[in-house]
Amino acid sequence: MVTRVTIEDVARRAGVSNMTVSNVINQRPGRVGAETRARVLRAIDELGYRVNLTARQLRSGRTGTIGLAVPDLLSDYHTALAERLADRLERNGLRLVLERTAARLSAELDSLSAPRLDAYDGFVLSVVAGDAEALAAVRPRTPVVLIGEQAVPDRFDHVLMDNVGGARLATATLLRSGARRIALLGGGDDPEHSMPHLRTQGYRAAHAEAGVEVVEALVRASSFTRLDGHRLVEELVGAGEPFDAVFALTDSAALGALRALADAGVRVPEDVQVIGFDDLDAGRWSVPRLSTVDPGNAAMADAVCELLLARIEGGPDPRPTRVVMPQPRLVERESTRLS
Amino acid sequence: MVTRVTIEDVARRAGVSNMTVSNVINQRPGRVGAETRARVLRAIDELGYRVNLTARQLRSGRTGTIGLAVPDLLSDYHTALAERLADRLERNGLRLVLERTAARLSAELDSLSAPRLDAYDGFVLSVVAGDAEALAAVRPRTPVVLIGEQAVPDRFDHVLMDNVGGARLATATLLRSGARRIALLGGGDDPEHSMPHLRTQGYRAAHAEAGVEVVEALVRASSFTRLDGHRLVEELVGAGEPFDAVFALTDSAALGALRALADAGVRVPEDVQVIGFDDLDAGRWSVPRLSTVDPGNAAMADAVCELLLARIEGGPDPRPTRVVMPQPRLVERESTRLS
DNA sequence: TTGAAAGCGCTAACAG
DNA sequence: CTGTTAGCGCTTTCAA
Repeated sequence: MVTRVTIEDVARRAGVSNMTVSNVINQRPGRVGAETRARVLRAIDELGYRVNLTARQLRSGRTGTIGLAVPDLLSDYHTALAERLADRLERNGLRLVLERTAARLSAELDSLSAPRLDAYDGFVLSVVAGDAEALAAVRPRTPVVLIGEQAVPDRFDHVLMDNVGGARLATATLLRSGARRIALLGGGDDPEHSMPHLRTQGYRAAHAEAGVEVVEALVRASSFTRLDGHRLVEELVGAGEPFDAVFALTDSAALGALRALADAGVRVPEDVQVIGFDDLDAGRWSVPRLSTVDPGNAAMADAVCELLLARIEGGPDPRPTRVVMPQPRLVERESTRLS
Repeated sequence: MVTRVTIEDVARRAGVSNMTVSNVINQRPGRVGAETRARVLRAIDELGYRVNLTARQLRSGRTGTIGLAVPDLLSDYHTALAERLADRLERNGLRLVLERTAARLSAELDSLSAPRLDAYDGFVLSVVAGDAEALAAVRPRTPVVLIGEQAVPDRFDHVLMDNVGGARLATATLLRSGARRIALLGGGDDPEHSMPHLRTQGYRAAHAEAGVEVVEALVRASSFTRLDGHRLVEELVGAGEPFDAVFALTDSAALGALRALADAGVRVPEDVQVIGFDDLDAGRWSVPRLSTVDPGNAAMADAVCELLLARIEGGPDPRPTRVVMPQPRLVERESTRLS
């Protein structure tokens, strides 16, 4: 173990006190003479001194870093979110670090309740498996913003997708283009406020509004990876259940569906239209290019950043929690013939 | 600001000393009687006490977390690496957190020299823009493992891809299948030890060994995103320069190339074969499925984890640095007709 | 403009 | 099995 160079070493070498060194390091205005500063700087350089952030934090409580917990580092949606957030935070002098919760509720709770939250000035939790009740019990010291595909406890600032609205938009447009048997990939009877539940609700609402009956055999529960989308379509084709469109609950699933349709020799969009949800970058490069719903990704990142900063800067007065839900938007590409 | 509950508060409440509370918290064996432990546990619960990791770290020097710096959170390759690493580290009781360097050398250096390195027990830096010289000057206190597409200073443990070997493998197989005009996407005269330089070298070596002349007009420099791959193929097609195969320096670029070929009405692999490099998951779902080179992703993650643990556990004796370079492997899928 | 003292919350080392 | 003492490296507060 290399022994540490401390402020004290620097102070001794420069012939000043600890405090003066600290003042130089922190560039506190008008507290140190030019001469002294130069001497301290030289000593720092000669000794190769570097601040100990741990010690500083213990004393000052600030770290300058924001944590973002995502369920899964492989999820394109979440890494895109992370990248957007990192950009915005950087502009505000904050650093983002990413950790994963492995999509288990216990892990999500852990990230909120765990002492390691204290290592951050602010924390963003992307809620997936989250049970609202359980989260509501947590009382973190650090400002937390929840970002979710699903409803989330009121006790936290949160940024939501309009899952119902987005799904209705996608489904309604499909129906308007003439589709009558729309397979729903990933839908099912999930917990009340979960993302799949909400998007399924939008799917049904659009059918109701259009006076079209939902074909229940086409509503398929599953997870939302490419693999799942692929498997579901394979099953559907195998079952001989006819369908003229696919609404996948995520772009990842839609991408898998596209692949399965190609395997089955089904033409997209001529025989079957496909639409996803999330507006992943990958959808711009698939064959065919994927139509999708943009839940308002940019606006969501903006909102998270803003809410976080408000809490961090904001004094101790407990301002009310805020909720933001951007408007979803249809992104028409090649996998549909909507217009 | 909520006031903190400290060990001292717990101790007072339980009628014991600080040290006893600490012993309970850390589950130190045989240091606390069952009765006392119960009392302490109750006090902890009643007070809602939580350890202050910052204080613990200041004292003990350990954090239990490993940092991984990647150039870009959107890079599928790097997030896949992160996920693999997180799995392995978790099995060893360590937590991984991700940060990005934005692929600027200065940022990479910063992550190595910056005081914040001290917040980690170990650090993994994915070197991309890295200048070997500059990195060599850095002397971090924390154990560091470099992982790279390219050569890297000897002063650090590092895990490398066999870029030359992998590229030669891909190219040679293409040549063997009859291809004679192989476009190289992303190749060019890059800095000596950079990834594109090395892979281009492999491409040329394979040609030399097969006695086939490289068509220089087909060697195209660029970055490695889907966008780049798409643009390059578009240009090639536009220029009317015929080619019967594409070797993209990364899978991302290959995916973009696939898309551009589809746009141009070129059949893959009938008219043009396509092969990538990296073995991204996305390549398993593209249309057609992407053939690629697996640089040994799993072995690389294993190695990083092992090197890191050895340094962390390992005493202060300065053992020599180690280098690991797994063997690349061809992954044949639908975008080629190799066999 | 500079310095001295105190202490953030925890644990290592030792004593009882 | 339990307690005491000291101090990790820094910054806050107050005094000079």
